[in-house]
Amino acid sequence: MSKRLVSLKDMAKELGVSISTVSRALKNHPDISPEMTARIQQLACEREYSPNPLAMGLLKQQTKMIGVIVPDLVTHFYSSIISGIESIAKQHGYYILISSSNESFEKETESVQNLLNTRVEGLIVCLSQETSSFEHFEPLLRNEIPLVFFDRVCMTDQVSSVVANNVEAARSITCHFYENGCRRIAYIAGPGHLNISKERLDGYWQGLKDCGLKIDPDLLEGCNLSAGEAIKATARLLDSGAKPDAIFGINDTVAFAAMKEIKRRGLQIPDDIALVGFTDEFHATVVDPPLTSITHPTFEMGQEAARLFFRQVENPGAPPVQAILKTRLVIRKSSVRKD
Amino acid sequence: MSKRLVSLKDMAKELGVSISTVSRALKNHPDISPEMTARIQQLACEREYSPNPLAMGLLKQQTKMIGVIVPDLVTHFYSSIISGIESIAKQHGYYILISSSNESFEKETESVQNLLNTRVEGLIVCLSQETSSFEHFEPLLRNEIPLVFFDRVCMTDQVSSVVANNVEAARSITCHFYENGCRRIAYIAGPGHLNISKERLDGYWQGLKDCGLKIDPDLLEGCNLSAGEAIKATARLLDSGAKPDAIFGINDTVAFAAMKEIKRRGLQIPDDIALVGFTDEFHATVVDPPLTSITHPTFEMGQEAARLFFRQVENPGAPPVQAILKTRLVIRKSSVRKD
DNA sequence: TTGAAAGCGCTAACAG
DNA sequence: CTGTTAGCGCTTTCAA
Repeated sequence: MSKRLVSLKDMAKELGVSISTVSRALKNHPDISPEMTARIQQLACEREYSPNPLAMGLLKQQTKMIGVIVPDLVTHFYSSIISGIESIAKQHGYYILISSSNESFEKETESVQNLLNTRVEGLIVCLSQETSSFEHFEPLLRNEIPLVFFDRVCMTDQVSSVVANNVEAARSITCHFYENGCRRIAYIAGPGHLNISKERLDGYWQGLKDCGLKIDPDLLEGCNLSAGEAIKATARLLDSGAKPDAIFGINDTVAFAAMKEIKRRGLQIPDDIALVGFTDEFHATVVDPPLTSITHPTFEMGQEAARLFFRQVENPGAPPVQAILKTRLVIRKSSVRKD
Repeated sequence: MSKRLVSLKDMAKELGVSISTVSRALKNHPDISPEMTARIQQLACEREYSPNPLAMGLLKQQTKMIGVIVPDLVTHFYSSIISGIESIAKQHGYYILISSSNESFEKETESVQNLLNTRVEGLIVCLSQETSSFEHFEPLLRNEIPLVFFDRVCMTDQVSSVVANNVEAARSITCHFYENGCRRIAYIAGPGHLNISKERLDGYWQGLKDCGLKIDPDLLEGCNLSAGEAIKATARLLDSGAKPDAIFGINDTVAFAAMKEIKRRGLQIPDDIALVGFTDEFHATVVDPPLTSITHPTFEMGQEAARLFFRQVENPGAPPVQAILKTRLVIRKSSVRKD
């Protein structure tokens, strides 16, 4: 194990003064004589003293740590959000402890427990796709432990959250398809209990209505947000008699999986099937054809979540709020037909 | 702020016994009578007691935290490695504290400082691309604080590390190009001080030699690993008189940037320019044409780094080792010419 | 079988 | 101006 770093006690002994004198001198307390202060600060500098956060945490009952739970760590969407959270956390002198639920309810529950046991000061969470009951967050509410949800949220009447303007975004996608000549617009949704799934479905329906199109249940498919399932959902759409000429995928994974399956069948994007995703900037430009999509402001989503978190830290009684972030429909080749 | 969780003291008072009795009962210490033990454990369960890691940490001088520094958080490569680290850390009951250097030497130095100040028990690090001096790691060496490097490494005679078999991998790429009829094989390298850059350059040269090709300095370009610079490097290659018919990009970012630039110019991949990257599984299949590449076992790289870390924790005096992970050349369309 | 006390590193109220 | 003391939550001798 590593050698112990220098402590106040060590320095006090070395200088033949008391611990509290050293402590005060390091904070430039006016009570301490300038000479004493100088001597102590000099020594601290030489010895590379840095206060022990464990001791401070124990004393002040705060760890300066935020627990962050995400469905996975390996997609750009979440890592970018985490970056956003971190940037704000750092400004406040906080660290983040990241935990991945791997889209599993059980692991999410475990993570909540573990992080609380670690004495993080609160949690910033995106629900796993399996999560449809929320008792594991009750202890946080009961004890007024700061909690913020982002993207996939719940209990918004009690907990602050950050989401995209899902309804409007999905509506605009549908209309965009229509304007490009598509009439049989399909939607591949996610688990029905997730807000993102419900809201985007709502927007999809509104869009159909706005464009004077009928709702055709055959054009609605669901999947569990894994690439494999998304491919199957796409296959079902293409195999059924539904004959879609456009597909809107609920998120990154689904959109890319759909693209793969469409291409595998030798169908042309956008001419046979137009495709739009719901994703963030990075991926969409790499694929071919470049993917039209709703781009999430992911970094900002993370920042906003962190800001709401600190709002609660600083203002414990504050009522929950929901921040709705504007998204942007970025039109690329996957949805634009030549004529 | 959140209400305090229950402490041993609280429970001791409630039961009218001493703190040490409670402490012992919870550990099933044989000294405590079975009835007492049962009563105490029952109460602990009801009150959802969990030991305060700050107190434990202070007492035992260990935080059960590992600091991890990566060049960025938003690429699949690093997030996947982090997942690997986390999986092993979890098994040991450790948490990881992640810090991103954003490829900046200054931020890396800062992160080392900050993490040490947080009293992590050690560091697992991938150097930023700017890092060419290493004094900021000296304090770790001096104090025998566990340290492991991965991918971009340094001081391998003093510090354990995990790397890919860069030389052999790069050699095999070059030969693969040759077998596909390419004769003017270019390499876009990274900063010369990075081991990954040097080793892959070595392998590239070895491959040229093995195939009986001459080294042509015009076919060697460098960049700083950012997408923008990589595009410029590609442009220089294509604009110069070098006339490459194959490009090997040192990593993900570079390979994708090269692909973009090649396509932008209306050149065909692989027929005009064959392309191979050095990346991990995920991205390569999404792009078009699918990218031939050396796939890193990223998750395993993280796991191995963590294992080496715990080797040091458990065995402080152990000499440094280097784990060299096998990579795999996965051949896809971007490098295979029809005839 | 249980309790008292010291100590991990630090702050702050209280003395001197 | 500086020192003493108590206490944050816990483990671990040492006493009883």
